[in-house]
Amino acid sequence: MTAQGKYNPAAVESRWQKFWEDNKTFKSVEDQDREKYYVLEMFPYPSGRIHMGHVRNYSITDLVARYKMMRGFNVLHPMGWDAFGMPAENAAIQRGVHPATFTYENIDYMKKQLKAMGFSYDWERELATCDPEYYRWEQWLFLKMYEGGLAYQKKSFVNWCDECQTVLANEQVIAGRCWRCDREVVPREINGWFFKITEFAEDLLDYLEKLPGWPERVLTMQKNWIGKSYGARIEFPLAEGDGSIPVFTTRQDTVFGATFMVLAPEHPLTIELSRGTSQEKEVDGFVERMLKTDRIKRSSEDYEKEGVFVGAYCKNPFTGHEMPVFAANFALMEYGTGAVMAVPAHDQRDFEFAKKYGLPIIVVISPESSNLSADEMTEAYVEDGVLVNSGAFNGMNNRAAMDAIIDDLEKKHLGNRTVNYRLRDWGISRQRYWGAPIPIVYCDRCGVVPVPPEQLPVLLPLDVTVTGEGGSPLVSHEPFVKTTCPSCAGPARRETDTMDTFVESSWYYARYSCPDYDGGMVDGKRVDYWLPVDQYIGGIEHAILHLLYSRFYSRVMERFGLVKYREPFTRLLTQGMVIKDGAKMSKSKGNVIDPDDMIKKYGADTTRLFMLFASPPEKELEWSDQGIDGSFRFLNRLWRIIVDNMDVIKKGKGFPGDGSAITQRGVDLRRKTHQTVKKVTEDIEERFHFNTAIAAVMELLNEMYAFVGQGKDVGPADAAVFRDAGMKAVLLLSPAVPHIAEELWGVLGQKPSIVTVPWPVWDEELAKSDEITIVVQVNGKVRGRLSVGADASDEEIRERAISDEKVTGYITGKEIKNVIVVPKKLVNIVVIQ
RNA sequence: GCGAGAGUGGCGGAAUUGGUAGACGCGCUGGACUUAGGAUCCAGUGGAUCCUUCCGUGGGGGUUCAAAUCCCCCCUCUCGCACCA
Repeated sequence: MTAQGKYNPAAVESRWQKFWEDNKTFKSVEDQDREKYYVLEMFPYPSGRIHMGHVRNYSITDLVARYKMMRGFNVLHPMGWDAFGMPAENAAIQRGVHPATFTYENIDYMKKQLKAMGFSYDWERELATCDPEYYRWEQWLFLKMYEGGLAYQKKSFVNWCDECQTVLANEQVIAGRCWRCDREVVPREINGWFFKITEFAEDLLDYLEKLPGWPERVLTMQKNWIGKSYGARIEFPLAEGDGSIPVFTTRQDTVFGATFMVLAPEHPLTIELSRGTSQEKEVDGFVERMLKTDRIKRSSEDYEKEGVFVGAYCKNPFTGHEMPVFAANFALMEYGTGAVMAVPAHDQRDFEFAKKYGLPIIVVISPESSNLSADEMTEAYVEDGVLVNSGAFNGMNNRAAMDAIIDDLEKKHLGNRTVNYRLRDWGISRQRYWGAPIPIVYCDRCGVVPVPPEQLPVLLPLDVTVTGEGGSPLVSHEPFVKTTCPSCAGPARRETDTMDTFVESSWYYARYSCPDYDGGMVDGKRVDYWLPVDQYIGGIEHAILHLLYSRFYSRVMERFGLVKYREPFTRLLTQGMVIKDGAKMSKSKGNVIDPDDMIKKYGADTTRLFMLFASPPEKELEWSDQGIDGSFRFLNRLWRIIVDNMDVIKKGKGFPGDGSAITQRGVDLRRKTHQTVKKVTEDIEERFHFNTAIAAVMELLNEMYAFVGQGKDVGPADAAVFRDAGMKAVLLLSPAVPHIAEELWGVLGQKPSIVTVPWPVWDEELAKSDEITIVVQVNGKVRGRLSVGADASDEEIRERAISDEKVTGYITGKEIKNVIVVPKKLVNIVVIQ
């Protein structure tokens, strides 16, 4: 090995990257005799270049992967591409590049970047979701879901993004705006395909408690998103005719105070009830206006309550009172039944609406100690209390009344106890080109016909021109659209919607177990060995979207007997963003740090080290030019402490190390070495605190410098200690900075690859110091420090503390009330002042 | 508004179970080496100070021998949800 000179990252890194590639160091093979560990990062969209967020994510994941390899696990650590999506189409529109060309060129470039970072991927398992061999199985599962009633088509009001010219799922609307382009979302009525995620709402919620390895934050977000609430479904009969209006309420205790009915503008009854009444025109105008209003305006809380009488009445089933039916902007079609029983006395929204339109307010819950008067109220009373104006329920506490009223409802067949979820079915139709075609055919004679599985994949045609005008180019692509009906062989049209790209990312982690398998979606034997993912790492921005969809998809796959697990990700780490000057890096701010530049300037190891050291993984990481300088300096220090002290290291080699000739400074360094091994292991294993793990090795290096700084004329026993410290430092850092670690491992005379070397162990006895420092406090204030033997008894420590000269000044002449001895740590002498 | 999390030197951050607040790194100051240093090494670095003591983990109270850590109130920031009936 020729490494005597300066640390040269470029040379070191390319050498070892080639070595790993040539030796297939990271190829993973199923081995039933070995315990597996599946570690995964969220795969990237091939946008063109890797950014610092990726680098941070993958540096963390790679550390875990390499650490687990050294711990003897059979590690699966794959990489692939979330390759369908809009940016490819935008590139086609703006630059005339075909989405496929754009995508595959980006994959090539980004793959080079990832290789230059030295990540330990098994590249033989690489997959791209735009590959027909991948999406054919997604289409196959779609057919199973269709057959099993988990995929269905319906006409409904959906979230439409004009910018992206497509429908969005609820999860993809962030504060009323498109998750991708930030355009305000508008309602639009469209016929589209849905996945029945609501069928699993209860199970998805239940299992959140069985995911102890997930961050609390993500669990809470998912729980809120699913939004389970307990209440009642109540039928309000129409005043005229036979029909009724069902509502969902969580406040059935207030039902006697329901004085009017509110429908969502999109509710079918809104238009229906107004037909033939004098309100017809006004209702039409109102509904039309509401449907044009974007979601932000409609859903903002300070937006004024507004509505229109639809010209009909229903009856309160408990009081028999007639209730006028209104359509109003604040009623949401997508929650409950789209109809609200309005109780103005006890709901703030209903109150405001009633005041505006002069509707009656009836108090039905009274505070324990005072009386409410409907005329004098300035806001709704939403607290607990006692029922009044509520017939047989008068005098009952309202919490108790909730159950009693449901019982009564059920007895009278007016309604029933029910739970409602906020979660909606997942709309997966996208009116876009660059996605997986939905395998459905429309036949004039047979209607909706699924493509037979043996005809899969339905290939996305590549001979199209994407112009960005007139919707998806598939619609006008005759050879694609025109087909024959699989059922009657007559003329038929293909579905031109493609699937939401979140469908691909909902199962890619399972496909990594067997990316080459052509006998089905997953190879049972291999998927059973590798799955579930033991540790998943990615950004918090997917807390709901991708992570909820994946949990749904694993349930679907489980139901069809494809996999045996229910939860796909046992442990989840959500790493924080990389920011600069307190803000997210973005092209428009011009504050983007390019990983390529960092590799060129410092090398991959320095870049990785900084990502791991600057902040604990789940927190934001503030980019610092000086910080990365510091990481580079540290690796140079690591380099030099080995390379510049080869004389000492050689002297220590082969020394049996019976400890007889070891000096005090040798003992100290040996202790520090063992303490460092312990600290680093525990920080990685138990806490994922890589920053403190690296800090511990920095401390060890500082001691090593101090050791040789006292002169290199050391005996063989001390030299052996120094050599051991160097080897341990290299091993401990190797998951973080693998290239320099491999190189120095060679310098130390060892054989590659360092990932095959067992993780170092520490000796608890050697890690213990024989002298410990005891802090002496008087009345809680530090007044002195004692150095005592590690095995000193509490009594001995107590005596020495009381007689310590620094302490006596504070206690002489005062009555000692109490002496607290915390073993091996501290003595607190309590005196009366 | 509801829910979750956070607030520690000039900066990033440590303090794992209530027990030495500020590990480690950056920056800064001084020194050594040097033609030179933006290299390297060494030392110092929370604040105040009558120089041996006081103050100090967003603010105020409390529990405790002992609180960054536990409890109560308040302030600020970040994130999520946001007319969810």
